[in-house]
Amino acid sequence: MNEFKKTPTIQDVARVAQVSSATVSRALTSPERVSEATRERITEAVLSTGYTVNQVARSLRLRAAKTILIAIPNIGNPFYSTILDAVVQDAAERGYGVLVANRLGGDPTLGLKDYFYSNRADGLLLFDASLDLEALQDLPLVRGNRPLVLSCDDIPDAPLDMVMTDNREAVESAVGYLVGLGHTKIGTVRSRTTPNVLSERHAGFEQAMQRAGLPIRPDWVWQGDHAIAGGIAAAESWLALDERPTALFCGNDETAIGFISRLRRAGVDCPREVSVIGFDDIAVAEHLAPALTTMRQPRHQMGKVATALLLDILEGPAGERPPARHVLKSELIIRASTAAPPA
Amino acid sequence: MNEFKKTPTIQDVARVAQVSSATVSRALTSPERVSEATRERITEAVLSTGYTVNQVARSLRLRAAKTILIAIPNIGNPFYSTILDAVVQDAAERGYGVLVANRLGGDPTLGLKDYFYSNRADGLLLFDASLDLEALQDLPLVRGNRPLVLSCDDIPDAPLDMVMTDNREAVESAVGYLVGLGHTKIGTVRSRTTPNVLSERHAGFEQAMQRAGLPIRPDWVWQGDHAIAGGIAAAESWLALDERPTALFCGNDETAIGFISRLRRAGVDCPREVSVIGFDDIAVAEHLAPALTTMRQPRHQMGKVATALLLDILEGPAGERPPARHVLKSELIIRASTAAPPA
DNA sequence: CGGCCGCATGTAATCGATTGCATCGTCATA
DNA sequence: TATGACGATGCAATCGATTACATGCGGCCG
Repeated sequence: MNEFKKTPTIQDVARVAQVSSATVSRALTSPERVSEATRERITEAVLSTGYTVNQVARSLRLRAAKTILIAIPNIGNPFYSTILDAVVQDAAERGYGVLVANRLGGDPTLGLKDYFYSNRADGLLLFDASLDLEALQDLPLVRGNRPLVLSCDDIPDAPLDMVMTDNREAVESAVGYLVGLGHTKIGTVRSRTTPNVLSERHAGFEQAMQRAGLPIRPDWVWQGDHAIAGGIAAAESWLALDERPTALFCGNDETAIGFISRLRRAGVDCPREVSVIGFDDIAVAEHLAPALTTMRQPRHQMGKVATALLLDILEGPAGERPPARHVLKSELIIRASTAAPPA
Repeated sequence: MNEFKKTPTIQDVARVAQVSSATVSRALTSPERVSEATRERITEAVLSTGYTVNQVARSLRLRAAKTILIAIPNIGNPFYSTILDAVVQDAAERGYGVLVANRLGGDPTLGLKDYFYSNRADGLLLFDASLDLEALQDLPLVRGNRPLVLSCDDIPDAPLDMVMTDNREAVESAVGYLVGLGHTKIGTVRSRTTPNVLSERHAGFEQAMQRAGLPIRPDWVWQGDHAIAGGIAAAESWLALDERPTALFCGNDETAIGFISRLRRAGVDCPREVSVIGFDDIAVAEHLAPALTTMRQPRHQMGKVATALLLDILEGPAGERPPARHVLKSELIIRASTAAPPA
């Protein structure tokens, strides 16, 4: 272990200011409890020593780390990094640091990781719906009764605090839009789900199709990976079909980008030959050719609302409390990647 | 402050296993120092109590937070989020948590923020070249002699540990490629810099132009913002010119995307009327229309190398050490957004 | 058989900040 | 002048884990 010039402690400040450390502590946290003269001496001593509070010692004493943990399936995805952006910003404003856990879902060493993160954070912001929620209940972080706010995916009957978007309605409205354009042959690249998370998005798709009296053809349903690769794979499968859907609903924008790109390379034009609709409205969606029709997710707002909720719980009164459930509205953004089906 | 079911401590485990807390601690950190029988009793007690180590208390005692801080200018940008991805992954593997600080650069409350972050992290990974380095020297984090690894931008003579890419050569090679295509009228959308960071990228551009015997026209140099908006603004300015450059070097891919998109909307074709080259090779670059020619930055590797360097310093022997300087190679990725100039 | 060694374990100090309680001095009031 | 109140400050315990040092025990060797 390296040896550093040791940082000044509150004792050092106390010595310089010729008071006890208790007085220094009070001067820093509740100045009105200290006489003006002493306060000035202490301020001066703080500056001359270059003292900064040791957060670790403070956390130990106060039993609050002033840190939250955010679990994200994939930071590299702009969808999540925008959320993270908002979370870090708002948490910092309220004096909290943000620890990032990436790709916890599906990690067989989850137990270890959890051991690793436990007791470092006061609460958990869970954006990773690929985490197995039953396993989650067993984790020290959760069993330690630390507040947990779940986001990004809905678990209908779980008594948890949640912030999400109106996934089901969003998908229904996206598919409804395709139907309205005249499409009857509609496929989808769905997002991955875990056994215990019945995706609202799947349900929304099925519901919209049913309502329109359209069949769901298994060979028109692809499994995506929330990344460009999944869209490419779906496109290759699409190209190999005898009878092809004329419109495709994609689980996120990356998938749509991969799909459209691969078709273009094969000489198939979007939207003339196939309409594609994405989900999220990432920054580049508007600037693609064709510009991507998509369901905008209020990502920034999700981050803000989830952070505010978690910190309010952390700083609020103890005791039972009905779980909060915020539902944010998605918005259909119509651009150039969708059109009427070919004649 | 909320009141939670308190997590079991090492004392609780000791009581259940009928040993002292010292023995429990030893059993957990150096099992060979404890007899087999006791070790088993302790393991059992750990499981039955659901004990997990309190990292805060541990950090206080060991004077190591097992946490690093990463300062990033903009998490929302895929360039940085990919780096963050790698950093979080590798740090976790070596037992370190990652705290994220976003947009510290240009923040007038930097001092406060620093006060806030000081003593929570063992070291700093600085990817934010927009931070004022002189001010940085005054920060407790740095003065406390915590290791600092600078990345993403070069400060030629600073005695700091650095990980960067061959920025100057990369830009030279990008511009050289445009020259090779026959372009003589070349403009640029440069990235922002701070007064004390002489951007190697600027230098590379100037050098390449000089070498080719081409003038740098001030009205062909735009200031970007590392985002799509900057590219759009540059495009609007470009459209208004009487004499236009036929090729443009952009400081990053987002800028190029905004530029190309805005021109397309104005009916100007890339690359037929103007060639555009980006920088970074973000994931979508390949899937745009036209696919973007760009200088690929080894982002993932940058994150890995910087993390490894910082952690090696943290865990290595104390004492003076010549600063490390890693330079990673960029790679020109030729795609469809560049072509010979119009006749 | 005595002394010494080494293993297993316990005791208590330590890391740095916070805070309940004790103390001291000052001032106002009876 | 005595007494009580109050403001300012110090003392010392506390948070939970680690570890140097002390202790006790069994076994081995001379």
